[in-house]
Amino acid sequence: MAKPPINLIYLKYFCDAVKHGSITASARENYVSQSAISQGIASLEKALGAELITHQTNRFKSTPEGLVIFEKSKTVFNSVQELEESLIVEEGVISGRIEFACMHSFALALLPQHLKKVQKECPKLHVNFKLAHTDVIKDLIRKGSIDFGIVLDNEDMSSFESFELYSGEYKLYVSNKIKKYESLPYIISEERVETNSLKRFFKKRFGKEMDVLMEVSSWEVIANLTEAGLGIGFFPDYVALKRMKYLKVVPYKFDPIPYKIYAIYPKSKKIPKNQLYFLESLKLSIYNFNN
DNA sequence: CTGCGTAGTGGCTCCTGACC
DNA sequence: GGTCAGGAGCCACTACGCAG
Repeated sequence: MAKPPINLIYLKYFCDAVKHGSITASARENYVSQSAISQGIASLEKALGAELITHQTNRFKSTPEGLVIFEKSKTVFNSVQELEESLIVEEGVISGRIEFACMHSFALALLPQHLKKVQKECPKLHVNFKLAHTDVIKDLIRKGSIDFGIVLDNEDMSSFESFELYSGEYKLYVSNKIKKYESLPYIISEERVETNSLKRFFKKRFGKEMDVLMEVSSWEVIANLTEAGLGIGFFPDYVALKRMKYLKVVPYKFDPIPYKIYAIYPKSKKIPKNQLYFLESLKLSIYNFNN
């Protein structure tokens, strides 16, 4: 009976299992079930005609042959990476295709000027992006539908590798045209950690509950309503960056409510040069925009 | 050549059992 | 309780044969 061909995905399953000393850990890293890893390794053993692990219950151990394959496969994966990058960086020109997803507010506030810059600097780089909430973005990364996601640090990101793009604070803003804002109602997002902090501060400082005009689930919309003079808006400062001609910060002193924006991508993945260029350049764009 | 039905195959999850 | 092996079943994809 003919041997099945060597499947690179299975080779990765096996190498991750050796790296972590566990099939379960490899399953976690590759977002598949433990059984899929077990079957993958079995298929790889069939293809190679050798036992790669000892198959002892509850004890992952690679055989000497398995260790040889593990060491040799490092060269294979390096070659694959080089292969990918040869299409991405051709004679110093950044090219290729990038697929990512980000928050709606981020796309509106910070992407346009950055994409304009990237288009000018790297005309051969094709960028596609989707708009989604954090949980959907995490799902898209797991499924491999996107290369990376851009999210706020208000959820657990420990299962992803992250690249910090920006750190800022939630602040209170009001329209520039309004002189006396003290009696204005507040426009905030729905119940979250940061809105609760703000409510606690307000009660401590003014001895009463906040007068909330409305709770809106989009920071961009809150910023627009604030700009229109409907009330005092509470949102992250990156949303205000391009609006500072029309908005001013309300100078109430309260404990800073910080946040960070991260690009997140799969733990197992080394980020390719074109994506790294895109993210470093994006970080610089935000920094320049802010200063 | 094209469209459709069928069978085979690969890869996955779910589940169970065995073991430490 | 955590881990690994393996069977059952499901789904997607592909190859193949056949009719129009």
